[in-house]
Amino acid sequence: MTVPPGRRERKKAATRQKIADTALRLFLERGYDAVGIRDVAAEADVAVTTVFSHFASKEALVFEQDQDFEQRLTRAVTDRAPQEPLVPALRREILALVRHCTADSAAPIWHMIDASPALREYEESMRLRHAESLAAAIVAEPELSRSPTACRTLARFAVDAYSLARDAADPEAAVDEIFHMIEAAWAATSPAPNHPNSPGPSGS
Amino acid sequence: MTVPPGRRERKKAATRQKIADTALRLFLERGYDAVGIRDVAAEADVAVTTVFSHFASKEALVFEQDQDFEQRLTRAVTDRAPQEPLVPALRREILALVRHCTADSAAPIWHMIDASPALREYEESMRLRHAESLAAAIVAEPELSRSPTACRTLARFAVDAYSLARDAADPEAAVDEIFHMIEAAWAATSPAPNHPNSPGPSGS
DNA sequence: GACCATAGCACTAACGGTTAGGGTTTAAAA
DNA sequence: TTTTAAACCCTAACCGTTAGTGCTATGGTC
Repeated sequence: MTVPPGRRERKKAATRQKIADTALRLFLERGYDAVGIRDVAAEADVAVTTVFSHFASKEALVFEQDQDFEQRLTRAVTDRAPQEPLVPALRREILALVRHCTADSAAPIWHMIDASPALREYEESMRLRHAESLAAAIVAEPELSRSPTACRTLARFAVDAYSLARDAADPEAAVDEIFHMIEAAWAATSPAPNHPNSPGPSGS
Repeated sequence: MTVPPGRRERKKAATRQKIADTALRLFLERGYDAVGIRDVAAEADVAVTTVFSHFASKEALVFEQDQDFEQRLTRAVTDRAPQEPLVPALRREILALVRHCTADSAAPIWHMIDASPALREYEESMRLRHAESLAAAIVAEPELSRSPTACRTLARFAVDAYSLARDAADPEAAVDEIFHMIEAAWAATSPAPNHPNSPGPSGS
């Protein structure tokens, strides 16, 4: 990881990128359902099996930056300034993600996703995975001392906020409104009794 | 619907039931992934196309009572006692659903679902549909006068409570804990300004 | 009772995503 | 150099799902 990447890894990354680019281009040109995996493979000049060695499924070709999303969420929790309350940090990150996804440049892709049940379902499933990662990050925060259930609930609510806001008429206002509810929900949780070193709701 | 069902409809219902029973039996005997649609069709003595004329997908064979769930949720909202606050009514219904799904008799089925990614994904997708139905029911409640975003958020949170509680170590305690958070979130929403006949948060 | 429209079901064949099996090249390690 | 194994290719298939077509029996109509 620390050495300059060898030719092999560069070639592999190039192949992966070529497949992803080709797939997205074809999908946007002809429509997701009208393009088969065999078309993508032929156009990218690779074998079908190579496509599936880089991407777990046809849907995964569309959500290439999956890991980015997940890392941004967990880092918003783990890398926030010391003593910064948890929920506002989450709110900031979710707002940035919503802005990113509702930008004009992303419109064609999201239009395509909305048009395909398979892609919508895949994205839902992705969100749940992200919520679980986020929940793990929140549970691991030492100074919060909330119950695991409360932490998992917060994670789920935060990811819901992203999803609900994206579908709302005014996404940014929706983020405000939903996080107002989440703040109240989190404030209603009480610190677990086995961490008596937190005199108040310091983590809110 | 009010007349005694004719022979035709009885036969159709019988075929459907036979397919569902056969499928569930085979799935539990050999495992969901080890049983193909062609196996189910052969064992139920029908054609493959007949299976798909009764059920939209292989996964749908497992979640036969889909509509029950959806109706119970929306009715918990629409059929609650007059003046009864919304959130406790939801809490009661979710608790009942969680009890129903965590009962010992349902254990084998849920074990099978947990073992199959396809089934888990299908159930997630089903939950979102239910959340949308529930949201529609809540938005339609006349005396609430909350913003559509707040209503949709409440619906999503309630369905999350079901999902999170089912996975928790103590499901019933989790329902309590999560609905405590939901109560606070809902209380933090303010009635919409265009319904001045609600002096306080009467719908909480 | 004869007649027709249609719902329900069967059969074949195929489509499209996905995977197994087995072989070839080539970067990298020994 | 020699060896190893990762990346890739090809073929053939599996499986869920659907289209096309046609048969049969049921329910309503004259």
